[in-house]
Amino acid sequence: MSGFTPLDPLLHSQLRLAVMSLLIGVESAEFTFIKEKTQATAGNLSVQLDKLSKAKYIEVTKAFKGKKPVTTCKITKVGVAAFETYVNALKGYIE
Amino acid sequence: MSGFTPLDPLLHSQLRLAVMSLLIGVESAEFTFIKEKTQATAGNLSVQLDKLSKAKYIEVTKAFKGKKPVTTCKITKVGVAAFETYVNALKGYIE
DNA sequence: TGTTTGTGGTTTATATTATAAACTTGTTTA
DNA sequence: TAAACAAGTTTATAATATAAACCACAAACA
Repeated sequence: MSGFTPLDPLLHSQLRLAVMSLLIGVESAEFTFIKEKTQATAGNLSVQLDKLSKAKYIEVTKAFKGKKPVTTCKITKVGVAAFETYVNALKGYIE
Repeated sequence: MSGFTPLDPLLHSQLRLAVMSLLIGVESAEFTFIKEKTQATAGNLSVQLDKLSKAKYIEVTKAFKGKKPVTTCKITKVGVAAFETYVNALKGYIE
């Protein structure tokens, strides 16, 4: 039906999509875990997490585990909704 | 299973994906038809068709219909295969 | 007690991309 | 014949993705 619904550019990015895909399945995840799973470089991941965070798609909290800094990410309700919308739009492209 | 399979950057683009999605369902399609269906500007479409063409994902032929130039596009076997691979990879992100 | 190695990131620079604006070529219409 | 139109292409710009370079701190040497 409806032609081609625009795809949320924030989600239509390989790394950000992988991050969201990962986060949607867990309570929360640490930076290093996400980095490993997505095979991203730290710099790239840092930038993309920032974008998702600024869009309120995820919540990022910084803390210390012993003496080591730990960055933890959690998908928000807004993020879940955006992801679902994106997936539905995408289905219009790939049947 | 398998982490996140890389997504063919040539297909991971809203407009090129829409074009491929369109072409996969028809024998062939004219430039103006694709333009209308995708709501793209002519310039953007021209550029993206060129990229798909250079990758041999589509075949572009120029002819005349009466006195008007007509550009016709047709997906190739390579294109169909790439599209299918892309869709499968994508499923790893959205399922 | 330096100094070097490792961890956990961030900032910055660069190369690529997507996109629209401006242009071209030819045709039809007023 | 000039103006508007059709069908694209070329070029300029803004946005993006990405990696390289960097920073702060801790632990392990020497």
